[in-house]
Amino acid sequence: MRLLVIEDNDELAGLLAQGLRTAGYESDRFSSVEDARIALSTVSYAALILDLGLPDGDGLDVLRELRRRSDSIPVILLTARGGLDDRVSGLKLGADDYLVKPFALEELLARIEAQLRRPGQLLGASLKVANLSFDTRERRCLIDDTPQPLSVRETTVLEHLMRSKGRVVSKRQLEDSIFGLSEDVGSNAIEVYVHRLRKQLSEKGSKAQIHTIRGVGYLISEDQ
Amino acid sequence: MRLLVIEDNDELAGLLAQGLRTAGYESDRFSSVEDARIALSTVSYAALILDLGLPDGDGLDVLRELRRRSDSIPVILLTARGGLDDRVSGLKLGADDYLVKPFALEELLARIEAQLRRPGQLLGASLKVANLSFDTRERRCLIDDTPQPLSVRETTVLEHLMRSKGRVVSKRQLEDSIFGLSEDVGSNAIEVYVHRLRKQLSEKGSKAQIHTIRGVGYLISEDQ
DNA sequence: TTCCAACCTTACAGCAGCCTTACAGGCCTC
DNA sequence: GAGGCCTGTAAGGCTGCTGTAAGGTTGGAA
Repeated sequence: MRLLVIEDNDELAGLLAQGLRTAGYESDRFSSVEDARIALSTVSYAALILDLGLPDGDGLDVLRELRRRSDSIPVILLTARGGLDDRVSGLKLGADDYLVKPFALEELLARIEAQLRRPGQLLGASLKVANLSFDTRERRCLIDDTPQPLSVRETTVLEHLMRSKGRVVSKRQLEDSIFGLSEDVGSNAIEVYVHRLRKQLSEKGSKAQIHTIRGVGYLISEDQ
Repeated sequence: MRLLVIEDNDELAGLLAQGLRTAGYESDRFSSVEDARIALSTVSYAALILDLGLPDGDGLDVLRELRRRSDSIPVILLTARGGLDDRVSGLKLGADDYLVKPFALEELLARIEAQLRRPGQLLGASLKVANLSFDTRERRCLIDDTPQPLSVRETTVLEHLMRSKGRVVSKRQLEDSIFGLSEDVGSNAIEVYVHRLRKQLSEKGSKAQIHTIRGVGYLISEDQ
């Protein structure tokens, strides 16, 4: 699950990146309104963490644009102490929550989780395909209710497929969810991950299968 | 178990630190509202001991903020004789107990223990994984009901893992619970403690095992 | 059938994360 | 002060993950 962090303070951004990663989120971080726009229009993020005091413009403009085009991505604002006006206008414009600096990393994580748990959002009950299930809270895979060890990449791919149960996921989408904008992929990495994941799952007795839809992408479903 | 002490009198603070340490608690101490905020937002403490007469603001504000964000950390107020109003407003704001200065160290310890023993708090029945159990009251580890000598650090790590039985504990969380804010860790200390703990446990016939979840943290569970 | 693109499979090097060991300093006890 | 234990640091080794590349296989179009 990939989050977008817009924050111009390098130190804070570093801490956030680390904390988010430990909590199992991947993130891209940019420090300007301009980059935020580009990122949002390129990759599909699970949530946006938006600092309001940016050098090249008003973060609220980003929020306003998102909502104008009916993008309901959860947005959590970071505001400096006392920026009451910002908070109020932020919430009016459709922000979902806000935190006043300084804040506890754990609190941010709790707020993110709360947002992702909203109906239609990304954290919820466990996803299930045949005897394979994925616990979105703990971010782990279970076969017949036994937890299975998977690498970080394998877990990410599986999560994406399970969230899109019944729909085809393109290779491009998988690339975006794994690498975001930060890195390039110059290889068949996704194919390799899918291969490794298939191997793990079949070795461990999963009855769910990852099908290839040639020219389109991958699809997870029960057997056959 | 780590406590946060907010007290601006150096002498008293020194005595408290010493007394708490002797009683088996670790503590961080700060002397201003500002530092209190930062500490609370960075580390997860078992309880807060809060003096109300601080130089840079009202300690009650700290308490108010905690409760507003539904943080139920036990808070024990220290008030000067006659500060009746403070006590009343403190309790109204959600403080759990208070002591009037001067007070006996032993009384403070008793109050702390009482708070930690509340349902849902940190002192309680023993935690058990296979033939390994941890008595949170006495703060010691038992294998097949035989007490085992462990060093302070080893005990802290084990306690944290046992309290999070079934969940993964990140290295970062372990660092926070051991070092708090007072020290830095510039090494692989946690890895070393885990290693020492594993050695102790296996030598003494524990059937509980500490598993490594690469890139995530550690997890204690039965065997396998 | 032939050919090409898409995908699968395997192998491998680099690397980060973790384990293990050794050691020096601090503290406590005797 | 001698000895012992605990603590934190450092260094080196090991393991498994990751991304890349290369070659094989499959499916579909012409």
